[in-house]
Amino acid sequence: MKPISSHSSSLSHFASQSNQTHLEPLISVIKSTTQRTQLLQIHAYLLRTSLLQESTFSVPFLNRISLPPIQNLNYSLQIFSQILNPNVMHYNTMIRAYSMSIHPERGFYVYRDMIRQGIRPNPQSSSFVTKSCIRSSSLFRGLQIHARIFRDGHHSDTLLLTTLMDFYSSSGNSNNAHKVFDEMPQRDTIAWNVLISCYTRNNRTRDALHLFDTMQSQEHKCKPDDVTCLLTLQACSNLCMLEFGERVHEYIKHHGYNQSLNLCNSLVSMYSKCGDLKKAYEVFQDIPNKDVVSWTSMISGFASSGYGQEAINVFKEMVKTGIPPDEQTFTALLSGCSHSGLINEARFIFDQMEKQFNVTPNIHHYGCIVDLMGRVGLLEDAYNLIISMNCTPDATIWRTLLGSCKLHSHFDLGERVINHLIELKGQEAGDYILLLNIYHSIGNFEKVMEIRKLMKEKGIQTTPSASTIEIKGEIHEFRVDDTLHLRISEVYEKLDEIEKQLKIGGYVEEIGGKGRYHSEKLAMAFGVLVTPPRTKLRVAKDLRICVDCHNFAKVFSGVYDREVVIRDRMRFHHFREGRCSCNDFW
DNA sequence: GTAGGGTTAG
Repeated sequence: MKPISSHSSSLSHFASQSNQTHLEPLISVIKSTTQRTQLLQIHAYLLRTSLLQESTFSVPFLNRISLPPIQNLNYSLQIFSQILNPNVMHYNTMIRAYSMSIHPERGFYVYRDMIRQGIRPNPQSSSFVTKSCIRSSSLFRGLQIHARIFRDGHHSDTLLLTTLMDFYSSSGNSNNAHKVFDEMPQRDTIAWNVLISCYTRNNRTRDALHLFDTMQSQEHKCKPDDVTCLLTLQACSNLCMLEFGERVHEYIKHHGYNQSLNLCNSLVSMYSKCGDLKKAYEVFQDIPNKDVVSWTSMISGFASSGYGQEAINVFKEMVKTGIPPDEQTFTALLSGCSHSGLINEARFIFDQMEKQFNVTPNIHHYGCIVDLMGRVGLLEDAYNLIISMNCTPDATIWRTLLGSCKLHSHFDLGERVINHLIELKGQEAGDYILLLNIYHSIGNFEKVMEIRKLMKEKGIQTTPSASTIEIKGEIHEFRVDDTLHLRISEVYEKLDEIEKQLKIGGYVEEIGGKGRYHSEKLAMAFGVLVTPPRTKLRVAKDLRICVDCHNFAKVFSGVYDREVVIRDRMRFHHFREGRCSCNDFW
């Protein structure tokens, strides 16, 4: 027998009281305690006095043991089975507990059982069971629940409908999420937030951004909160919309949300991802209580722009401050090394991360090292490293190596790598294009034709790459040899003029591949057309920038005396005075 | 008289 703790005296105090009103302190003890021994004592007491059959006690008790920090589902089930006539609240507690556990689908079973027992679910039951469907990604069950919600007449419960929206959002059905939203009798900020989050998750970023203004309009009069700002900043980052991001920053300052650490961190990330590192660093420095996310965001910001040494310096400062780096910190740091070609630094960090910081290398860390080895031509070593990893290689890491094969025109290894990709069923159009380019560069046109044929057979479509530029808060999109933009003829005229100027300035056009007018050149020409001289141009491109456009941008930044930031699929290129931050080390 | 609920940064 365990010695009786000091709490038991207070328990015997309860026991001596027969009047219910004196039992109220017991409920507050149940709600607040996290001590196992104390809970066991209360359990024994509730059993002895039959108070366990009173839901006033058993519901908070069940909640206490089934939610964090205790979260003992077996214990919950034991208590649940000791309750002779469980009511809807008991069931709800169990559904919620399961929906948060590692067996979320069991929440649905409890819900079904409850209906079989003849107990009518209330909106909360439906809300919890919907969560369990989200967590277990059970599309069909979720649809069943939706149907039942109508049958039960719960179709005007804002909270329940918000959860339902989240269900459609996480199962990739943004149209249905919107439908539920439209049919809600009233919508609060959280409902708007869920819709915004739904759009950002399902690649409808522009729709998401639009909602930030729509919700504030005369018609809806709904005020964005800190979460809205967070989600909106994410959307700005994705679309590279700096001006919009700045507007959200103003809103944040105006509403006093700049005390929120996660908002500050998001701001650092947004400014980094929009290519404004100066602003990112400013916000970063002003954060009083920087956490691991703040530091990592800043490191990642420098890293993705090719300022590897700055990333390392920030990391050193972080260590000095005593904030322990985690997996993602090292991903950012090592990717910084790989973008800047700091192979020795990367090796040292890779070696130290486990020894000094107790972080085991994961596939992303290996990926950076593979990338670095590949760049300097250690292709076989990189291949062997992938094979020897303690985790299974994914499509991304093979694609990294494929990129290096292209760089060094190594078709033999390239073929081996693409076979690994095919094995993983992860091959994309871009992978074949890479392989195709490898053969093209060594002049093996037979193979080029063969791959083209193969792609046709497999029905692999190539989508033309697009570049976007933000002008006065609006996004302008261009594709290769664009014909769709409203002012396209002016843009072509301007581009021809720019090319003439640049050729005088030393730019030599490299003709290769198809498409005379790459989308990034068009976006830049448009930028020149509509902005005053010396305005910084910021272009976002969905694929990687090619050598020719890179040269073009470099010479352009010198001849036209404009800073240019181009974000491609992998990283940022900051062009200034005829040079690029990547120092031609892609 | 009444136990509980939806969105969230690197």
